Amino acid sequence: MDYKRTLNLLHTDFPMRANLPEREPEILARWEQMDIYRLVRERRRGAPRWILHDGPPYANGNIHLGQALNKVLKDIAIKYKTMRGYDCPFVPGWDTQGIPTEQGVEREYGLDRHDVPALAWRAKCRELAMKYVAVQREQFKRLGCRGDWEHPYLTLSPEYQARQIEAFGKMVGRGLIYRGLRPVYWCYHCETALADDEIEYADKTSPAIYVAFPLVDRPAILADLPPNAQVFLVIWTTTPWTIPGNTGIALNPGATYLVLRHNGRFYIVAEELAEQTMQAVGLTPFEKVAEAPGATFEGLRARHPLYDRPSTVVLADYVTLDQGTGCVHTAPGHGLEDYQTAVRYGLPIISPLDDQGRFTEQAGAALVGKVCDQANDDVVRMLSQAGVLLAAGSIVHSYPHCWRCDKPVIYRATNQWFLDIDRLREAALGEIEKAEWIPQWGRTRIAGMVAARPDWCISRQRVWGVPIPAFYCESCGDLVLREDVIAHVASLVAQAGAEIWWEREASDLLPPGTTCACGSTTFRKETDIMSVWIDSGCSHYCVLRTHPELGFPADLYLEGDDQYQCWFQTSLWIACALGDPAPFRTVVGHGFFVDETGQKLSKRKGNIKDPAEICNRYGADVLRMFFTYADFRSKMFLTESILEQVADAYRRLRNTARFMLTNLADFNPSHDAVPYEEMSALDRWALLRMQQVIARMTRAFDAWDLHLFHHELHAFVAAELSAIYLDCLKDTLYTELPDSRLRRSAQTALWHLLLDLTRLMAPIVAFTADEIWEHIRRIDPSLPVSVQLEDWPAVREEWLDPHLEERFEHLLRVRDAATAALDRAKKEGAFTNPLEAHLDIYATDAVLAAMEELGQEELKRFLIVSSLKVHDLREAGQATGDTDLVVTARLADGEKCQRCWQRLASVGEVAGYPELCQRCADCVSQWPGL
RNA sequence: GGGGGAGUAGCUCAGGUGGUCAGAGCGCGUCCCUGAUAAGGACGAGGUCAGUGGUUCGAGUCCACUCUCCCCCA
Repeated sequence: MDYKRTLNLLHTDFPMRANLPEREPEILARWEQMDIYRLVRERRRGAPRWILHDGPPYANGNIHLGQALNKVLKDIAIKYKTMRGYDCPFVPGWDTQGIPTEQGVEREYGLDRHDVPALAWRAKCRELAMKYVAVQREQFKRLGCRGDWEHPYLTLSPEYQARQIEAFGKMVGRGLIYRGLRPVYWCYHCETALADDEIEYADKTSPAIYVAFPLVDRPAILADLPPNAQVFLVIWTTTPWTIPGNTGIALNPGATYLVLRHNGRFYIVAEELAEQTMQAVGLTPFEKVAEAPGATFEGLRARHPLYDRPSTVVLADYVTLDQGTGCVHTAPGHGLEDYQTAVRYGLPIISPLDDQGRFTEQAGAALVGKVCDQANDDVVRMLSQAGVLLAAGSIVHSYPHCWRCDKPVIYRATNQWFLDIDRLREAALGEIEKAEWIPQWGRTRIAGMVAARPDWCISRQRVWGVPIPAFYCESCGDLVLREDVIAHVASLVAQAGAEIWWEREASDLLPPGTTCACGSTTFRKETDIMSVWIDSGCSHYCVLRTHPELGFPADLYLEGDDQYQCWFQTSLWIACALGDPAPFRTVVGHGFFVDETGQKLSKRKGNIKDPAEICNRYGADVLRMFFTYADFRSKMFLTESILEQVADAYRRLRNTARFMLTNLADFNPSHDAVPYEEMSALDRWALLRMQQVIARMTRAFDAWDLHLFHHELHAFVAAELSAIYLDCLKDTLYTELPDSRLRRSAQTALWHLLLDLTRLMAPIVAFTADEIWEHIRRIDPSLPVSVQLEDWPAVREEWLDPHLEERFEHLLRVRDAATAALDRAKKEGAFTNPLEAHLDIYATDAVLAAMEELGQEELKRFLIVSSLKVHDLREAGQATGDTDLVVTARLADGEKCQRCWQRLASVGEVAGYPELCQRCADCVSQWPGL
């Protein structure tokens, strides 16, 4: 006979197969329909605020994996903090202006910015930026991220732009903005200055030449030489085209320099590089004539080999002796260190190039019009003709490239706008000390960067951005840079957007009656715009300070660790420049993904993984779990096998929840729940373990150890619930009468476990947690409509029964010994299914006591066997070695009950039920509805 | 070259103040179950804790150096 009808084999609609790619969009639609963001905010109305300020991603394409990780981590933090009782508004933002969008317009619309008027160009840029805001918004939502997606902040909005201009005005008012001639990275393809953080280093092959600069003055140590002796300083450079900009030669003050004679001429090089240099230029053999420290050469003049002007010997600590000659060609218009040295010595700063990188007339007739680094050969030829070229070769070295067009950049002295970092440095370092940095080394890292960073070049020669609100007098050329004037511009921009700067004449943008000191009333507008890093760096001023639901400072900034150099820093500089404290209390940095070979994922390497594709194959929940699989604070590997592993872990969680849901199908918490005191020891143990797990997982979350959280959760579900507790429960759940105390006790425990597990999962496995929650609500419809409206589980101290825990420590040892014994007996052929086994357990004091206290029937349930007998170890007879626990297994006596499948003595003894044991016979006879 | 990280089983990770600390989960192999079934259970194999020297009675655990890798900067 089939006894299935007399068993509690229940059903759930919760499917085993997740099919997340299809199910998640349905859940999303539900969230949207119930307006989950608003619901959650309302639930926390009046609660303390916790504010995570969204660092704006750049809206110029589909989101990539790093952005997906970033937003999901933010979402996890917000959901966790909300469940912990905080009101967590989340206003997402986008960075929308700047060169990447301009390039996007050229690429996607096939336009050339030189052919399009500024306003039309800006309109195109705006259109493209808005397109990607819309695209990315949907992609972030698809990942399950909760936020005020319909009201994001956008750097291109008039209110944002106006606030940014206002902030600029304040910085001007504080005297922190200046305009100056400085070498900056210049991309002559993009025709713009680039900030340090817009540079990428890549290998480049460059010429490497040795040039002899004839000394005009005579060093003291060579006073004895005949007046007509020819003495040269030997320099080495990889940028011949900067020779026209040479105005000095730098020596290391402490290093020793040698004067070497070859063929009647004298050459000066550093001692450590002498042999190497003379070999390289073929001036052998040579003879040492004299030596002196670099400092003694200071101020001597050499003659520029191409022009009739001097090149002066200067001293600089940065001159190293690991390469070159120890005499460093110094072109102040083409290098930052060179520039700084030049300022110190008063050397001329020459940069004979135009915006397109072509030599101007200042470089002489032979070079004018030629593009700088394509003119290397010309310069080399000229040097050769001048008889000063000693050698020419080539070298592969790391060289700065433009972050957008990937072409090599140059250093070029230009007029730029700067933020005076020196005056802010101390304040910034103080704020860094006060903030919390996760991981901790983030503090050291950013402090080092802040301590060393030079003044910040904030201007760009572009159109798509916020104008630098400055004016110039048309008659005397004086700069008009005043806080009140800027405030006036800001008020105009607030109404009409930054477009007004291009739409109107200067006279319309200035406050009425503005007059220059020279008496003139006609002005022209500055044409530079602000760097996009000013845009995002102002976000705390433009967003946190203005949105009523937000506040300054934010509790958390959370970005990829490249932002130590970028947004974390620019936000801090702007705050300091405005006289504010740091805009963040805590800063969390996360790492990046690498492929199986440890290489960073990048478009160029062609090893990128599209988050959307992962969503389509595995689902957003698997991706979200993957983000917590490894420690996000360092680099993370992304491989197919790891994704598979995470997908397996997901299935385990899902199936365990499904098992619990199934066996709760006939459970009504308000009627059937068993009071804790009356629950079985096994059930109380499960609840005890759950409380411990809650405590540990909460600690992990608070410490940002999300990967520990992940592994803790999974290990608990797999190794304790699934492998032990739920397995032990099956007999009870299936075979006992539906309303039996033992079964209801088990269900009560399952109910608590399922509720807490689902709550714990909610921040990370967001979709599935709510999917489970929906089914939980069928059991208890009084629960809120989404698990997102729930509180984080609190540890029930009263369930942390230390005596119970100690007992189960012993019992788990027994269980380990029992399963091993069962395995041995099974392999010897005693039985195939351990359920049909009999165990003899030999133990001592504490273990014995634990088993006795649990009771025979409960112990049988715990070990999942048909019968067992507990003995004192002394009864074991044969030598037990040094162990205090012996378990043996054999086939149990009696016949197999056809209902519960245990081998029991009572089978065949019960009248009317020849195939059943006593318990099953009783159950069947009382089975409801039979 | 400078600054910041990391290196424990195939994978992802645990291993306060040095002495059962060589662990977990997954994966893998073998077996069981078929009343969680495109599920579930059991057992098993796998690591000289990157390397080399120290300190110590004793070191993944402290010190020095080396190697490899990642990030940022020049």
